[in-house]
Amino acid sequence: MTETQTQSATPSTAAAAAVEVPDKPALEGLESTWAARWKEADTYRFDRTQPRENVYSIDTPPPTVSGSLHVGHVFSYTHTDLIARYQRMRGKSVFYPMGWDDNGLPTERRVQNYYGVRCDPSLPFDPDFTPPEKPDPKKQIPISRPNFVALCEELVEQDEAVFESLWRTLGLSVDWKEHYTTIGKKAQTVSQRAFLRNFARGEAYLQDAPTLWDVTFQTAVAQAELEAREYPGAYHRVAFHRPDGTPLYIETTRPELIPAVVALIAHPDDERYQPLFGTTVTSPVFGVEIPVVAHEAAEPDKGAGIAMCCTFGDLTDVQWWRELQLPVRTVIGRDGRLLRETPEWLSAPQAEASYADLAGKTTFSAREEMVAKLRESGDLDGEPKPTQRMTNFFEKGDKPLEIVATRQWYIRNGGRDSELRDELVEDGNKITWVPTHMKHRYDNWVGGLNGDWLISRQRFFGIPFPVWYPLDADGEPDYDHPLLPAEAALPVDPSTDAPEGYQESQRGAAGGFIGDPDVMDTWATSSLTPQIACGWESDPDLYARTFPMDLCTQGHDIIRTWLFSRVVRAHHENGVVPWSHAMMSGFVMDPDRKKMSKSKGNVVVPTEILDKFGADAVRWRAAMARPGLDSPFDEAQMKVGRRLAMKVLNASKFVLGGFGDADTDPAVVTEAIDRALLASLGTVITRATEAFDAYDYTTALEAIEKFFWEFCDDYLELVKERAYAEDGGPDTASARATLLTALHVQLRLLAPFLPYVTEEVWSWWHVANAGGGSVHHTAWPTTADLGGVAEGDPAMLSAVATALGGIRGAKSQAKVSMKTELARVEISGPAALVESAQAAAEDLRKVGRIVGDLVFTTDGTATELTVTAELAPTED
RNA sequence: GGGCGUGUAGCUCAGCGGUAGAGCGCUUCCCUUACAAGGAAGAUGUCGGGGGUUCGAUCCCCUCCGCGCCCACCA
Repeated sequence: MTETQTQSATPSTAAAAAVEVPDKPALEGLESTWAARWKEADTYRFDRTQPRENVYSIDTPPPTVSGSLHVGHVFSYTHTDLIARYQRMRGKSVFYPMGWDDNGLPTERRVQNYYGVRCDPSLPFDPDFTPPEKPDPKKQIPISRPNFVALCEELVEQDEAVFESLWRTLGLSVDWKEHYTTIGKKAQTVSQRAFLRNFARGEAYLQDAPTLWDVTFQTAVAQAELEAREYPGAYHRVAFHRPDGTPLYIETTRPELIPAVVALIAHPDDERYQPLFGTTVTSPVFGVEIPVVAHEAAEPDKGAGIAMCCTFGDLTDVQWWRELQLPVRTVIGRDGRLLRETPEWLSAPQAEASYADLAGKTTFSAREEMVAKLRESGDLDGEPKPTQRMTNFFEKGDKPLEIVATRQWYIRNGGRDSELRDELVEDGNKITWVPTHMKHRYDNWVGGLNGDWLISRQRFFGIPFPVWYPLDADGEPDYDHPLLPAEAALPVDPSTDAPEGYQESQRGAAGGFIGDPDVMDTWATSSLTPQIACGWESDPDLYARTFPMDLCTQGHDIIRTWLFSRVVRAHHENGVVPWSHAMMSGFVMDPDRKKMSKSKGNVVVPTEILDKFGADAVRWRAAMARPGLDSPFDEAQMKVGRRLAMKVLNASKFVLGGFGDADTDPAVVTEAIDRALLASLGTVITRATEAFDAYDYTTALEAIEKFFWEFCDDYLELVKERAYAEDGGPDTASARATLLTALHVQLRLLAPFLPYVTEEVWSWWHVANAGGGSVHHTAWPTTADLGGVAEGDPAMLSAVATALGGIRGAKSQAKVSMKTELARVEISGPAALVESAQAAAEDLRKVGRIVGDLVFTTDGTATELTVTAELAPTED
């Protein structure tokens, strides 16, 4: 606990202030009022004078600003904020920055659509360019990369303002001064610096190898960005020809790749094909000589049991190509079309003629053409058999990925190195996962990696690789000896900056240099959010106070990307795990249990529900979703939260409006039932604190809320008359002190969940020192706040509640008003319960309007209280 | 096919060895000066199926079934 963070919060000092309670408290307007005050007062400022042990440091996912936020985001970010607010009240200086992910493909796409432009890196910069007023989406204007990037930066700034406004309305207790963007200078410098260090240590490397390639975006993609989808295809049974002319049938779903066949492959133990190993066959239509070879990855029961290996149809082809040292025969270009020039291995007249009909076609058209040729040559056996198969797609793409050999940058992530993989699994063990089973996802992913992490993208709006390549006398780049900047020179853009020792005029000239044209994938930057946010190498003082961080929060869908990649980078760079805790949020599903997504049109717009129910209500609903569990969206649930928020205002108005300035010295709490109430509250404090410490905000809320409703429905009703008594003696003072103390504690317990209404009420109470005292800077309650009264008997409360319920029940059964007077009430049951109820006899008499006898009888055989009530005779 | 999670009142979910709980919804009643965007009272369940362990199982074990997610699956 640090005194700088939390003001003293004993009930007696609090109650000394003057109180001003509005006549009609309302939820409307609280967000705008308090969000503005919090901004003005810098309420959620990170106090960077605190030492590391007093700091709680949070890594939040930088939202993609070019996308739109949905209710799932609202829930997930609320979960983070609950923890942030709790830790702040526990006395921590909370480091809670917000980042914007404005880097990368989503922004490019949004800029293209928004301004009606496209990036053409071959064009020169046009300083006078202004985007068209009415963009024509069908005719995108080609502009230079610097112009394009400028538009990205412009649009991103607008989007970020909208996002910040939403987060402020939701009440996220972010310190907005600590914000960063993934395309900003800070992120550029960190990304490039980390890359240079990875390269220097051999963790980053350049390799020319088969790569998963999206033909639409014309960029390489990483394993983590794959999504397997059902895709229609057909098995084609196709004849290759043995030297003696007899056919050898294979089955393929991609006949258009027959020109790229480099081998036929069967399992070494497959007796059907054993005689053929070491021989060759010729391909249909093209007549290219193809070796038949054995490999264990061939599956005898798949297709014909013998596969055609092309460069490259799938990842198995890559494996075969690599392990059997087969040649590369590329026919599919980066645009997804068959190469326009006839490949040299198809130079025989027959082959060349056949290929000419395929050249330049998309894979789809080439397939049709190829099938026609196979039919014609008689090499297609039977009809193609339609099938649904799973195919890899880029998660943002809509065409199946191709595999193309290209030069790309990789970072080692254990995909090709079991020692590193084991270390990264071990890193996962050092993190406390909430919920714990989410670690299986991590282990599963790390264990299933099949290659290193491909970080380069052939795109424009991203952080460039800080790399140039020298050109030899023939103007050919020397990729083995890249030119690198000094760290002090970062950030650099190799497309406009020249490497040290060169002049810009030498760009592209023999003996000169070229810049690496690629940019880093957005995950290569967001994998460094802890380093970016904490000021790695730029603000050592901040870094020492905040890194490694305490918590990362995110959706479980990005464990394999964001979470894992940050573990990788921190492992390489810092030798630690980047945070001690990882808390996963579930998804908000639509009522049909489908994940909400824009394409399904079932997205609920956050601003609408915030307007309709209020931020506190939405936050309450979010808090009811436990970590890692999906929950369906249901407006009815928002109403419940709204009712709670309203109740807080009204109950507070009653307590504070009636006797907000009463003495709260614990010594005046003399009545047994009052002591019981505070004792019960003590157990709630303990329960909620334990739950919060375990990141179980839902259980904390449930305990607090349950108590609050009982406080309102039972206790408050019960002691109302005693508290209001004008000639009040010690029993009245006892009730008033209890009400105020309990309210004071409950407002603080509720503050992380309902920051607006609790702050509003706090302002009534502390109106005398308004401007200084936010409930969000008070200390989280402890049982010490109950002034030693906690030795009361919480069980008494439930006995009295049962008695009260019995009295109400009798009136309800009789269908009369609660004001109706009772002539006689008898409460009977086991001695202990009767005794407990009897302790509140006077309160029961008043609240029940018992004008006659109130009798307590012990019934040794009973296990619970029974209440019998007789109505007073009515006058008419 | 592998992994993880999950199946409890009409709905959303707690409970996890001693034969069931909350909120919503529903029914009935009540304008009671904190609250009618309220309050009170009430009804509602072979705790997915089948085995087993136990004096006793919603809770532990086995098995089957349903649902969800992640991964793998292109011949």
